[in-house]
Amino acid sequence: MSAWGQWRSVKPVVRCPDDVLAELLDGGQAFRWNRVDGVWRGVWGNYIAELTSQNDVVQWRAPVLIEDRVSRDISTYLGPDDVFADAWDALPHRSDPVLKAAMGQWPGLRLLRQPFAEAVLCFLCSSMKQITHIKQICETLALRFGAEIIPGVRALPSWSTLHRVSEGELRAAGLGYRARFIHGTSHFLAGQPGWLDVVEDLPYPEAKHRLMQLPGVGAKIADCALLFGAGKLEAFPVDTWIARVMTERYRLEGWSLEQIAHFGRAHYGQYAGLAQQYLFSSARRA
DNA sequence: ATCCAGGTATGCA
DNA sequence: TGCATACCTGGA
Repeated sequence: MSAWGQWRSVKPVVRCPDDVLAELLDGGQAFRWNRVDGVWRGVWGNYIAELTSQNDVVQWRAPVLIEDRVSRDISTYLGPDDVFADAWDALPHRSDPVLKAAMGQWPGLRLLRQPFAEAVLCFLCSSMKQITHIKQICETLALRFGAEIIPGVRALPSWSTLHRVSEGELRAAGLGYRARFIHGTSHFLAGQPGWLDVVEDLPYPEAKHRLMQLPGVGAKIADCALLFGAGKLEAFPVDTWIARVMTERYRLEGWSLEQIAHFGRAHYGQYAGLAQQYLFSSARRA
């Protein structure tokens, strides 16, 4: 690894304790963060950074080669406190003891804003997988097909690059049946330049509808990509964890996944996705 | 060893 | 519409 720049606070400020930072970076929103010598090292897009929490304030540093770029965009990725202040306030934690407990457990937890194309790719890799294995697959994809950002560190491959990779090579990267979906999606996107950029800026319902045209993208993966990669905070992904915790804590026995998703958006409101993240984290660490 | 994991697409009542 | 089943692979 080449030389690293100086540590400094993220500006505008990102405030969260060490264990919440760990949950933010390595709790299933993103898959390319790892603890290295006691700090978090991660990659998103063509950015690389290290993060640590000092007195609950997040500090960063980056390789000097790309320091300017990281400096310019890291707060967008992490989501500063002032961006989430309204959402934290607007969530119905005053009237909902379940949400209140989950929010109290993870003070400062927020939603990352990842590159949209990358979020689609990572969550296309995620079905029926545990986080550790999703991370492993992402690492392999970057190593084998990604562009080098600085010596020794590679980005995730773009969709146009993936289009040139055979389904067999994708299978060999450990993707299993997901290889066919990724190959199919790369083919779809290759025929529609700019399609993802348009979808990213659409209102949530329309964006979700369009995303679900991609092979392998159902309601859950579409919601994850929109929540973590497009800033659609009303997206409410319902996976097995959320289904389990919502069923238990809101007495929703017998409800389908789609009904639970509908309940979530109706009950939590326009920032339902943020509430989902608190519930998800509290369930995973219950 | 055997089972199951942050789902989706498909086929049948 | 609504539910069961197959699909790859590796880690517990």
